[in-house]
Amino acid sequence: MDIENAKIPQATAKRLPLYYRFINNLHSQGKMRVSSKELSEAVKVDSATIRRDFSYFGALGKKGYGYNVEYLLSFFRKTLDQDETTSVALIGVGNLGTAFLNYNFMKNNNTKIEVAFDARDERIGQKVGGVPIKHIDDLEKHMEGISVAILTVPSSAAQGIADRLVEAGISGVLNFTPARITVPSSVRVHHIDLAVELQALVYFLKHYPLDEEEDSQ
Amino acid sequence: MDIENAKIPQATAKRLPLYYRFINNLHSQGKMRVSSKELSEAVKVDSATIRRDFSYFGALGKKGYGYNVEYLLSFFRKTLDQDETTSVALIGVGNLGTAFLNYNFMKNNNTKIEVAFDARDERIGQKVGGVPIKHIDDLEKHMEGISVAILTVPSSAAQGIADRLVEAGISGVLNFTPARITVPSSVRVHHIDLAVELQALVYFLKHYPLDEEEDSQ
DNA sequence: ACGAAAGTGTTAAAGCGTTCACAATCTCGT
DNA sequence: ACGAGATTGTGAACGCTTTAACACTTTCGT
Ligand SMILES: NC(=O)c1ccc[n+]([C@@H]2O[C@H](COP(=O)([O-])OP(=O)(O)OC[C@H]3O[C@@H](n4cnc5c(N)ncnc54)[C@H](O)[C@@H]3O)[C@@H](O)[C@H]2O)c1
Ligand SMILES: NC(=O)c1ccc[n+]([C@@H]2O[C@H](COP(=O)([O-])OP(=O)(O)OC[C@H]3O[C@@H](n4cnc5c(N)ncnc54)[C@H](O)[C@@H]3O)[C@@H](O)[C@H]2O)c1
Repeated sequence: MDIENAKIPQATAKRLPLYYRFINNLHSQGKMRVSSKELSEAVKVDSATIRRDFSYFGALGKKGYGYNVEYLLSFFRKTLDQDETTSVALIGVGNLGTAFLNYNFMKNNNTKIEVAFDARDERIGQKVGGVPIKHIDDLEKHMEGISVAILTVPSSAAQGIADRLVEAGISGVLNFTPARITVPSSVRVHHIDLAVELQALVYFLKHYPLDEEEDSQ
Repeated sequence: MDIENAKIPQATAKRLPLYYRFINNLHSQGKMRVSSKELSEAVKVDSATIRRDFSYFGALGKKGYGYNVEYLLSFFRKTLDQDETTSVALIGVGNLGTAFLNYNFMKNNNTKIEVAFDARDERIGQKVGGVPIKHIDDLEKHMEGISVAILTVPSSAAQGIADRLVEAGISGVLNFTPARITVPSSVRVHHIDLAVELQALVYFLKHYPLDEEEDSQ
C-alpha cells in the first residue's frame, strides 16, 4: 500500500496475483479459513515460502488457526489495487493478439484492454472481444490513459512500435515478441518468450532427469 | 551433452535457447565473430553473466577476440539437441491453442506439434496450421512418440487431462491454464500464467518505481 | 477447564544466481 | 616484431530466495 512496499522481494510480488486468485476461489466456495499447508498444495509453493510471503505484510494469520479467508481476500484486494483498473493497449491483432482479445482478462483482474492496433486495413474498425481495432498510424491518438501495452506484432516491427509507445508515455510493456526491445529505464518490460519456454522445457527434460516416484509440482 | 550437464545452473539453461536464437541470426547475417558485450546488448543479459554461462561448457571463446559465431552455433546446436525433434501434442484448440497451431514453432526449433485434441465435435478432423485435430476421447490412441504436451484447455479440465497425459506416458507439460496441476515428480510441468504475468507487471509498475533516465532492458 | 493438536511468524542457515574486477591471453595495426 | 588494446574466464563478494526448524500462541474436543 504505502511507500514501504518497496521492501517486498520481487519473488514474493510475483506470487501475489497467484495467491489472490486462489483465495478468491476459496471465498466463492464459501470456505472460511485456510492454512499455509492447504494453500501450498493448491498453488504449488512451499508452505514456508507462503508464510514468509504473507509475513512481509505483517501478521495476517492466527497461530493454531490459519488465515481467515475473508480477511485475506480484502487485504489482497487492497494490496493488489484490485479496485483501480489499469488500462491496456494491445498492438498486433494476429494469432496471439486475437486470442488475448477474446480472453476476458477482466475476470478477477484489475486490467482492461481498452484498445487494439493493427496495420492491416481489413482489421481496422472491427471489434474483437469487444475491443475496437484502430490503425497503427493512429496510435498516438488513442493512448490517453493507457499505461501498459501488450506487444504481439512480428518481431521485426517490435522495436519501432516500442519507440512510439515510449514516446506516447507508456509505463510498462508485456512483450511476446522474440525481439528484446530497448527502452528507457523508466519503462518496465517483461518478456514472455513462448518459443524459449518450450525449448527450455525440452532441454530440462533431456538434461535434468526427475525422480521416479510420488506427486510433486 | 554428457551426464555432467546436470551441473549447469537452471538459470543458465533457461537462457540457452535465447542465446542460440541470436547466434543463429548472427550466422545468417554472415557475422563471423561476436563479443560477450555485443551479445549482451542484443539479448539484454549482463555480459559477465553470458561469459559465465558459456564457461560452464568450457572455454568457448578466445581472449582478446571474442567468440567465433560458427563454432558457437555448432556447439549450441549439439548442446540443445537441435538435430533430434521432440514431438508435441496440443490439448484444447480454442483461442490460445489455435494461435499456437498457426504459429510455426519449427522455426529454428527442435520441437514439432504433431497432433492436437479438442472436445468440440465440429473441430474434429479439421487441420489447423497443418496439425490434425483429434477427439479428446481418443487421446491415448495418438500419443505414441509424444513426449511433451501443451495444455490450453479450460482450467476446470486441466487436472483430468493431466492425469490422462501422465497415464499415456508424457514427460513434460507446458501448462497455460491457471490451474496448478498435480503430477508425479517424474513429469516436469512448466506453468505459464499469462494473467499473472500481466498482474505482476502492473504491481511492479505501481510499487517499484524505475529510474527517470537512460536506456535499459 | 485442560491438554493435545494445529499452525503461525521468524531466526538462522543453506542455496542459487549475479556481478565485480582483474590477471591472463590473444589480436592487429604499424 | 611489438605494444596498445581488446576480451575472455573466473575467484570472490554480494544479494536475493528458499527451506528448515521451532518457540510460541491459539484452537477445540472432551
Ligand atoms: N502465435 C504464437 O503462438 C507465437 C508463439 C511465440 C511467439 N510469438 C510471437 O508473437 C508475435 C505475434 O505472433 P502471431 O502469431 O500473432 O503473429 P501474426 O502474424 O499472426 O500477427 C501479427 C499481427 O501484427 C500486425 N502487424 C504487423 N506489423 C504491424 C505494425 N507495424 N503495427 C501494428 N500491427 C502490425 C499484423 O497485421 C498481424 O495482425 C510474433 O512476434 C511472434 O514471433 C507468437
Ligand atoms: N486466451 C488467453 O488469452 C488466455 C490468457 C490467460 C490464460 N488462458 C488460459 O488458457 C486456457 C485456454 O484459453 P482459451 O482462451 O484458449 O480458451 P478457449 O475456451 O477458447 O479454448 C479451450 C478449448 O478447449 C476445449 N476443451 C474444453 N474441454 C476440453 C477437454 N476436456 N478436452 C479437450 N479439449 C477441451 C474447448 O473445446 C476449447 O476449444 C484457459 O485455461 C485459460 O484460462 C488463456
